[in-house]
Amino acid sequence: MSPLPSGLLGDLDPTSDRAVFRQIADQLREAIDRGRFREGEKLPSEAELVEHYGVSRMTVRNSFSVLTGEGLVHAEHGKGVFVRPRPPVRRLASDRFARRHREQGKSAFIVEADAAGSHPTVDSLEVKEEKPSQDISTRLGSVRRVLARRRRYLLDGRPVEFATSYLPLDIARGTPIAEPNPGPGGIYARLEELGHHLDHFEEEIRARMPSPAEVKLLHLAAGVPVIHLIRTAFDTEGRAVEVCDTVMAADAYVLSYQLPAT
Amino acid sequence: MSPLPSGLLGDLDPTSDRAVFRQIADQLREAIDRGRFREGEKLPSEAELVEHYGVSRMTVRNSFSVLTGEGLVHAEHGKGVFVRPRPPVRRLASDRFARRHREQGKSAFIVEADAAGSHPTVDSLEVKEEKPSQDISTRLGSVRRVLARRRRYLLDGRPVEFATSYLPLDIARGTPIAEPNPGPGGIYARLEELGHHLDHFEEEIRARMPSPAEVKLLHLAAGVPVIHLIRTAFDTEGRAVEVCDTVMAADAYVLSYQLPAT
DNA sequence: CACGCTTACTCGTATAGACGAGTGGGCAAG
DNA sequence: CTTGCCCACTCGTCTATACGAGTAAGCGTG
Repeated sequence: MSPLPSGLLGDLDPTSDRAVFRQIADQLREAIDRGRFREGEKLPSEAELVEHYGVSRMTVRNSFSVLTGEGLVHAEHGKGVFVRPRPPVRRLASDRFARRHREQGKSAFIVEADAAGSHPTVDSLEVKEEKPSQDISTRLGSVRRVLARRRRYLLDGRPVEFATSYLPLDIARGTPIAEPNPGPGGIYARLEELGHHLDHFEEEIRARMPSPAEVKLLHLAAGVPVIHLIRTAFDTEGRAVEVCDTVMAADAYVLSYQLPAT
Repeated sequence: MSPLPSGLLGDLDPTSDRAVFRQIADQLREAIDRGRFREGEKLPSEAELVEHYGVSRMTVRNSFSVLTGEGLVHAEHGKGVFVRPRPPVRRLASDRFARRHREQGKSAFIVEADAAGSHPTVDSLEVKEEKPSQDISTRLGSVRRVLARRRRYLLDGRPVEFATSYLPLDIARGTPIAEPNPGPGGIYARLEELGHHLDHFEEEIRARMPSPAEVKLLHLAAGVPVIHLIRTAFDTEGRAVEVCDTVMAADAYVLSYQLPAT
């Protein structure tokens, strides 16, 4: 095995208090930050780093696990450890539910993705009636049963978000909203047609690490958090007519809001 | 060492494809989710789990590192591994910069924390003139030098957020905005007094894992992401008069926005 | 009673070795 | 040339061991 190019990575400081695996992680992180390793590029293999630093393999792996946890790199079995590329982000503007966008026909997700030149897909559509969780029930004004619409969104084949809309049964049952495809403009257009004129939305945003189920659904790499967004739609009478619970791959999104200063 | 209470944790499935350390992590995660271990409670020690499952210590540690990365547990040297308590969250409403809030005197952070019964602190205040990054410069309309105001916010002694405000020098130099304490109502009140009437804000929100520097500043546990918020304030003439770059401990915040449906 | 030491238990760090499994290139057989 | 196998290299998992260092409780001494 040929040695690493000299100067690419430094030496260890045996007098330092800092653990060896942290020193190695620090050097790799710095090399990445400085662009010595670019996005998608392969880092030195475990064996090469063992050789270079004169440490055991577990110590090198420990360093990698630090960087993996930071979302900086990811390992591919049989291939190597690579600098994690930053995927293109999708920008969600706060006016994405404005009435004028609903008048077009296709859903906001499809329109926006097409405009950005990506290939959008929606899958695992499920529409069913169910008993809501305590939280959802409270948000909808203590309803006992709801219509739940679940779907997952993909961009160019990569899952980026999944969402569940909950609507009170007395509003949604027997309407196009209960159909797999609710028609042009989505369920908000249907709600307005049914006489529930939308007044405003309230969005709650959290960020956290994903559950194992979320990791699977969104194909998340280690070190990628999720953005958890809960939107409640209110009609002009002040009634909550829909709650939408969305989990997004955080590395695929920037949320953008416009706020009045008054 | 006394064995674990039977039934608390299950057995391994040697026929399973799933790695042993993942099986152990799964069982611990499920026990936590079911409330068998409560917030702040100590999990069985590494030695106890080694005994219970009949595996080596590194395998048990590997399981813990999975849960740590998910933000579910945290280890304390010399004490044990504990279920990570969910700290109280601070809710940031989208009207937190409304003009009426500025008329009180104290800063939004202090007022809100007092109301919630917590003890707020602001530290590491630094005010200086500097050359802005490319990004900040662009947001402010290609200015060459800015006034930067840095500060860190703590609740009951725990750091929860740090922020830097950038203002064009031609606006801020020589005004109370350049003082360590800008006075009642904060810099937004001063901006309005100086004739820059605020029209609206734009906020960009991202979530990601923290850098090592951010881990230090916010005392973040492993598995806690940060929310990165960049707010630009525009005056009634459409000029960007301030950019505020904020990094928040994600486990301490819920952001809340009200959006018109029109 | 108060202080300090000892001790047992905890997690942190590191070594050395073994085997498994995914990947991809090269080589030999057809 | 194409196909298929083998092999070298990669990371994944697991064991066994060793020592270091933080914590807390108990115990003995002053």
